[in-house]
Amino acid sequence: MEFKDNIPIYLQIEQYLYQQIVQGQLPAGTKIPSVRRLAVDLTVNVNTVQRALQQMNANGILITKRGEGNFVTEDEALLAKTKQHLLDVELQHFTEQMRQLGVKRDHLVEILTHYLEEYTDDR
Amino acid sequence: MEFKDNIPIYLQIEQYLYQQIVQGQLPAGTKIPSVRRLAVDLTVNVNTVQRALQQMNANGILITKRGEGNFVTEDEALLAKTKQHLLDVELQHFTEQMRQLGVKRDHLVEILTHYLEEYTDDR
DNA sequence: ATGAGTGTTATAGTTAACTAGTACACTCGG
DNA sequence: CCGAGTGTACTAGTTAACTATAACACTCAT
Repeated sequence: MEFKDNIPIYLQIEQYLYQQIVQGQLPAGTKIPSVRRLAVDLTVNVNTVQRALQQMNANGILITKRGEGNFVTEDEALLAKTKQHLLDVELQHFTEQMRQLGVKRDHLVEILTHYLEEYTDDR
Repeated sequence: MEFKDNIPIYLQIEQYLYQQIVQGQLPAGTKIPSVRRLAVDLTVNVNTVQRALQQMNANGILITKRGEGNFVTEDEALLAKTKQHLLDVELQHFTEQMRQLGVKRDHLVEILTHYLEEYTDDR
């Protein structure tokens, strides 16, 4: 995994895990890879992984069982709420950025549609 | 001006200036505030302002006249291209993030529309 | 020429992010 | 019980971002 510069790695790891979870690659109740495993896979230090997990743990999205590992919560309501929150954050960020670039709300959908048409390709 | 944590100040300043320019608050050819003025206004060090300007200068969007100040380029084509680029960056980032959250392209417009309706308020 | 206003550069110090390495504590299957 | 696998914690060191401060160089109006 390559990381963008200018944004802390531990936040990118956190985001990566959130994505894995809301997308279902890491379903509710599953054990996520160990911190050492993640550290190797992400070519990152154990401490950095740990830091990424702390926030998620505090949020209740991850349950830590000492000596066993970290598990995705089985609280489906929390998972749904989390996903919605992640979507809202992106939507809020996007609309705010576009506003600051001088795009009126009325034009937002139009611009997005146009963009999507223009880049019909992969991604 | 308040800065977000977790993202370098000089980048936020750069972004701020880009926005001022593409929105027309800083029209083509105008002199932007001096580095010392900006440093005070943004409650930031001169060096940090300097760093923010360097990239914009390299991009040709700002013209530096030693002893006089920094001026917005008069190259309208470059300005237009820059604005389009900023929009594209946001659009690309948004669609990519939504994709990673499991949102299909077909649903993107729908979700955005729904979001805009839900938050009819200010901002 | 001088002074005010400008960009430029350099030094030194602080802090947050990250790494490397080590050690400790817990759980579970054998 | 023991060893492998796990999370946790601590120390030490590096680097990038940022600050504070100062000095230098240029331009222009007076």
